Amino acid sequence: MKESPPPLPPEPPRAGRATVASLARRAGVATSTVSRALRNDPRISPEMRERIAALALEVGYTPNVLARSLVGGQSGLIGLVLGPVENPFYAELMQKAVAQAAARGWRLLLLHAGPGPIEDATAEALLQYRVDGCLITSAELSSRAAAICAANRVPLVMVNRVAWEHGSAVSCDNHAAGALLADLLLRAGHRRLAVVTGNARTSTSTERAEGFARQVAAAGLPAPLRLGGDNSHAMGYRAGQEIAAMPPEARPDAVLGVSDILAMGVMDALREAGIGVPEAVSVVGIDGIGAARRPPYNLTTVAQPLEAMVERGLDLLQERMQGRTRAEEVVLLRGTLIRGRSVRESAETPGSA
Amino acid sequence: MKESPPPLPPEPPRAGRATVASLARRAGVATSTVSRALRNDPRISPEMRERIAALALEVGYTPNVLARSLVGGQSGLIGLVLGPVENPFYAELMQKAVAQAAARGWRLLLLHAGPGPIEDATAEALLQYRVDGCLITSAELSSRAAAICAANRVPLVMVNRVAWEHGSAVSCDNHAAGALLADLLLRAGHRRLAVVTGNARTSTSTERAEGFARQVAAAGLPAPLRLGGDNSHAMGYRAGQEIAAMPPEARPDAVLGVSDILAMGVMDALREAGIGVPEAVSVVGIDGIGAARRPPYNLTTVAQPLEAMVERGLDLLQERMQGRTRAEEVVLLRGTLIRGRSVRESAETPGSA
DNA sequence: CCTATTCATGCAATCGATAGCACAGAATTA
DNA sequence: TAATTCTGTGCTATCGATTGCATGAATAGG
Repeated sequence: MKESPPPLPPEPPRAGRATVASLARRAGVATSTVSRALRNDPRISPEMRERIAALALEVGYTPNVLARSLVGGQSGLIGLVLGPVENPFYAELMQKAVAQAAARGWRLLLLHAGPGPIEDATAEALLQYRVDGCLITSAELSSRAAAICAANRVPLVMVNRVAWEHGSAVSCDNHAAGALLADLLLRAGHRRLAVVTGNARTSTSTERAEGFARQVAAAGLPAPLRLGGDNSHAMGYRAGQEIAAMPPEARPDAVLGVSDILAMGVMDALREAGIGVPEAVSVVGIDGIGAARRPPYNLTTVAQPLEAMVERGLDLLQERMQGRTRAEEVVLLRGTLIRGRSVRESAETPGSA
Repeated sequence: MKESPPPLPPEPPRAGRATVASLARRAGVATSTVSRALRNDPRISPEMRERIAALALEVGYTPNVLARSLVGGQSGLIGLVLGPVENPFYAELMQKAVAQAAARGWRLLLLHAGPGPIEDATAEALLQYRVDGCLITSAELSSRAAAICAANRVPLVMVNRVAWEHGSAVSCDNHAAGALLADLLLRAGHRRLAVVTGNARTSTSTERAEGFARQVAAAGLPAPLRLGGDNSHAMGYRAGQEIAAMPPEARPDAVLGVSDILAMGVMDALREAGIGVPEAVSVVGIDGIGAARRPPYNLTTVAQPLEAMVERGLDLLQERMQGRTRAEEVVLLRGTLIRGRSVRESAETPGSA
């Protein structure tokens, strides 16, 4: 029977966190043994494994991931670049991303959140912390981070935005969503359509508007009135005011806000001007944020499959992190129509997909 | 004139990212020289410094912060624990936190976002990544992370929440905010008051309600009707419905939602029931989120000084990270009254603070 | 009873950056 | 010209964890 390590070197100076070395000293074994024991290496005897595990628990040992990543080459960090969180969509996306990343054993390094371009220092952090991959959801302005990723072979995936140059992407089928809503409105009997767009340089905005417009054109109707130019509630509100100010006979009877917050802004302005939604004007959006589903709005919209988008996004990252593939790909997921009460119910014919 | 380094060892195997070692090889100097040159050590000659800087730029060298932190003991990471982002308040807070942290050269490690308790694995990441400090804003449930921080001497600061046990905190003076609004409503001539509370276990909710109630009591009025119990729009909406269902003569004529989303929910329900806000019932909130300032709501509220709260929070962290102090402290900042149009304008007497 | 294996563990190098100390050669002073 | 002080760099250990290889003991095979 061995006694507990007899001399027990008087626990050298620094009283910081426990390390493999300090554990090894207390156990009277080599650091490599401790390391292997903690990682359940089959070569370590069960007794030793247990003894070390108990010791680790006792002193509250936690591995230093930073040190580990020096050897392993993987930091376990994913860089996250978020758009302006005034739009709840980004907040919801973030929440999903944190949860799903954690489930895969990754942590998110929050590089940027909000409008405005990414500062150089921030973009550099992406490299300094050796992130294993990068998730970009900012509507625009991501180019800088994207370029840096590409130049340094950091796997990059954009969510809710399709890249112009480098990087893979996961997005909702925006074109289809726009078309779907146009269809819905046309069936409800609407003939004078309008679309309120977001930032013209973002794929989301342009594609949605285009899908909408194409369907309207296909129906032989004049091109929808175009308003907007910025993805915010304020912009939608202004557009709504413009619409409200038009003479009733020329006024659109249905409006697509290419994002839910835009649509909400439009609704707010119209109602404030005494124009009923959906009685006088129907309003629809795209995104499916929680706020738009709430009582005063109850917006008819195409919800993005957020959970799935994040999942596929992380899948893409993972594949690229493992070097399985380098080819860039774009994944489009179909959104889900949510019928609220912001569209007039009239001549709409059910059925027929 | 010196030629470019003559032999130039044929750039050994691995073609990964540049390191001090690879730079040193190409420059034909020692790694320590490279390190010092890049950190502008005065002992390095200007020519050498320039030569190395140029080389670093050429090969796109970026220091490996993970490796540096091994030596330096500082990771430059701040753990961030966020509450449910359904409440835009948290999203706004996060946005400020990212920006301000970056300005101080710190990066945020997003540990948790959303409702629900922090998973063990998440909390452990806090230690594994050797965060220099931790910022917690989750209304409740933070206890786990807080305990871990305390046990491991990780500086911890809670923002918008006052701790029960360990950790320092920065918060708005919730009591004062509640009292201020009670005062405002009383002056406006309201006599039948109600308060819709959030989670009873959160300091924010209880303190605000208490400040409100105390002021009401001081005016010699009966205690305000209490509703709520959960900090969400849905809860506010339900409370609003309850209020709307009361017989007019017994119905409160003014309601405080202890948070803006609660107040928004109340407004939505009341208006939907045909009860005008502020004509029939006044509604006020606390937080000052952007959404509540928008047209349909235009909520009268006490805005939390978000920017300042984050700043003071980071200050507290910094002091503790530098070991300047260990004492726990609570900082209260006064909120700002924002007058919207959700309060009836009547007998309100101006002046007098 | 002696030589192959297998098993459990130790040794030492490694990842990338930093910092203390050593050491040439130049500049200064005696 | 010799002694001394700077200057600018190099050498090497260090941070914490991992891993290939070596080593000693126990076991199996002949």
